[in-house]
Amino acid sequence: MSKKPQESMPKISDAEWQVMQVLWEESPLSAAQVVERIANEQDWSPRTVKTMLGRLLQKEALTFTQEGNRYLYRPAVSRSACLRDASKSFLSRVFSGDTRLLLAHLVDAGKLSNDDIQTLKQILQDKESE
Amino acid sequence: MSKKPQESMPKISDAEWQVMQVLWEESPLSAAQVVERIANEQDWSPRTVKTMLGRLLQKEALTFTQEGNRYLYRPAVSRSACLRDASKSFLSRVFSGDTRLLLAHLVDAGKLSNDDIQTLKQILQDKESE
DNA sequence: TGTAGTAGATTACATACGTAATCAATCTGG
DNA sequence: CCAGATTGATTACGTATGTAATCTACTACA
Repeated sequence: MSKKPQESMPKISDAEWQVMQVLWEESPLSAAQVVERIANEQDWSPRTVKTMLGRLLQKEALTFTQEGNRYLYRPAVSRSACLRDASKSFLSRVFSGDTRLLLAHLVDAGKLSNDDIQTLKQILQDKESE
Repeated sequence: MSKKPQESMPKISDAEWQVMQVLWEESPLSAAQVVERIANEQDWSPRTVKTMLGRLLQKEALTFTQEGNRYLYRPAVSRSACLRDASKSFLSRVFSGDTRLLLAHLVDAGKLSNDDIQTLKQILQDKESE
């Protein structure tokens, strides 16, 4: 039940996140399928998506299994680990690692709807009675 | 009392954030003073800090007033605007813009101490009775 | 069976970034 | 008054990134 070391998270760039999101959502997928899914969100050339896939393989953020002449891609790093990692570096970069500062900012900047606030209170309630 | 358009936030890189943080903390400062403050946190060559200052001027994230042969630097963009901007792009990049997802993650990933949770509940309480 | 389309691999290329070093002008201590 | 220190400006340079195009091998239809 211990957290896997996960060696060292590969650094995933902005554009690459898009691709990872797709594959965390559903995998394995062929390149063509990823291109298709991406098309809903971004206006990238299929070439560009291929490049991303290639780079993510290099970074070992993805793995593949060959199926005929094409690859089926799937995440090699968990979404939650990446979220953790990204949140941590964002927090330390922008909010000097102060989580409360971030939360205060979110609330303050009106990022939270009333619904969000209710949800959050619920989350906290649950958390409190861990 | 309307929020200034702030044209378009300059994109501030990781390393540049360090410099901005210093100047938001205290300004105006000479390059030497910034170097000094930075030294507490990072182990950068003074040259590197100068480069950052130069780039931030170009990006118009900083302004300066000349004082003798040196510049006194000061932020040209507000910290809160940059926080807003950075939070927004982080949220959309990593959490698909879903604030609640981020919050759930923060709480869940144990980023919040009990104190944090108390503080947060307080913040929410206050917010609720706006 | 040959030719066009497709897949992955390799190459391209401008800009950003991290990390400085060098240069020209200026200030300052002796 | 001059030499060294200091300042901002310019240049450097390898890697990352966004955004593709080209090359090569293979597959699938006519």
